[in-house]
Amino acid sequence: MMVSKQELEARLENFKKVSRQYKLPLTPQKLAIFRILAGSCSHPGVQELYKQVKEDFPNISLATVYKNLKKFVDLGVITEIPVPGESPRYDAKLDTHSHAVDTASGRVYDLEVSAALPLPNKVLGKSVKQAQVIYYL
Amino acid sequence: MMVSKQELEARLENFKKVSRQYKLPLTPQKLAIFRILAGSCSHPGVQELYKQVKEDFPNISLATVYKNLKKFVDLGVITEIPVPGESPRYDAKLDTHSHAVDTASGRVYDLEVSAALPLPNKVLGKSVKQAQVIYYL
DNA sequence: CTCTATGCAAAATATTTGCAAGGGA
DNA sequence: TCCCTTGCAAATATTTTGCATAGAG
Repeated sequence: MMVSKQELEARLENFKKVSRQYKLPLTPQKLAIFRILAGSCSHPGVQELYKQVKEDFPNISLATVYKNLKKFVDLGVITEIPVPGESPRYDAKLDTHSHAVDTASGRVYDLEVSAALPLPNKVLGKSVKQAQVIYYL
Repeated sequence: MMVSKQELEARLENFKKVSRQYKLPLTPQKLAIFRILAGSCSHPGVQELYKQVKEDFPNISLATVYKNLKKFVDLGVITEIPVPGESPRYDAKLDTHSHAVDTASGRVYDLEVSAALPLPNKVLGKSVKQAQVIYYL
C-alpha cells in the first residue's frame, strides 16, 4: 500500500510548519529522512531509513539519522513504535491508531482504532498524551 | 505497591510447571531472576534485574540474565514491555492488561483492561496472540 | 548419565558524543 | 551573522556468541 499524494503533502507541510515554529533549519537531509518516512507504510527502522536516504545522500552519517529521528519524535511529527525483541520502528502517521505486529515476519501494520474501542483520555489522574494499542499476531 | 504472597506463589508455581513441561532444568539463578520479577511491580529492565540478582549471586553474568529473560519470554511466563526511547522492561503478570508509561519519570504502571475496552481476537484475518495497550502520560 | 545452564571473555551491534567545518534563515 | 546541523571518528552501551565447566534431573 502507498501513502496518497495528498496525505504525503499534508505530512510534509506539517513538518515544515512545526520546524518553522521551533525555528529549526530545514536541511535537505532532514527533508529526505522525513519524506521517506512520510511516504512509507512499512514502518522502517533506523538502519532501513539510513540505507534508503543513502541513495540520495551517499555521505550521510548514521549519527545524523539517529539525531534527526530523535528530534522528530521530540517535535511530535513522528512516532516511535517499540517492537519487542527488535529495535524501534518509526511512523509519520499522526492520528490515533493501533499497530499490529506480525511476530512471524516482523512486519508492522497500521490499524484504525475502531469506534468500538474508545480510549480513555485520563489514566491514573493524568491526561493521556498518546495511546498505542499493539496486537501481536 | 507489593505483589501479594499468594500471587507470587502462583506465579512461581506456574513458572515451575512450565519449566517441567519443557523439561528445562530449574537452576537457582533462574529462580532468583524470576522471583525478583514476579515479586516486583516496577517492571524492571535487564540492568536493574542484573543488579538485584547480583546481591544473591555476586558472580552471575549479565549474559545469563539476558539468556534467561529471552527464554522466559519464549516460554510465555513473562512479557516484554517495549518502551519508546528506552530498553525493554519485563513483567511477570500474565493476565491481559495494559501499561501506562509516565514519560516524565519513565515509570511503568499496570492497568486493568476495563470491560469497556474489549480487544478483538482476530486482526487482519490472523488470531491475536497478545495485545498491549500502552498509554503515554 | 545426558542435556541444559553458567560464567567469562570476546565479538558483534547499536547508540551517543565531541568537534571542526558547512549551511540555512 | 547566528545557530543549528552535518559528517566523521571515537567512545559507550547493549546484546550476542563460543566454549569449557558445572549442575539439574
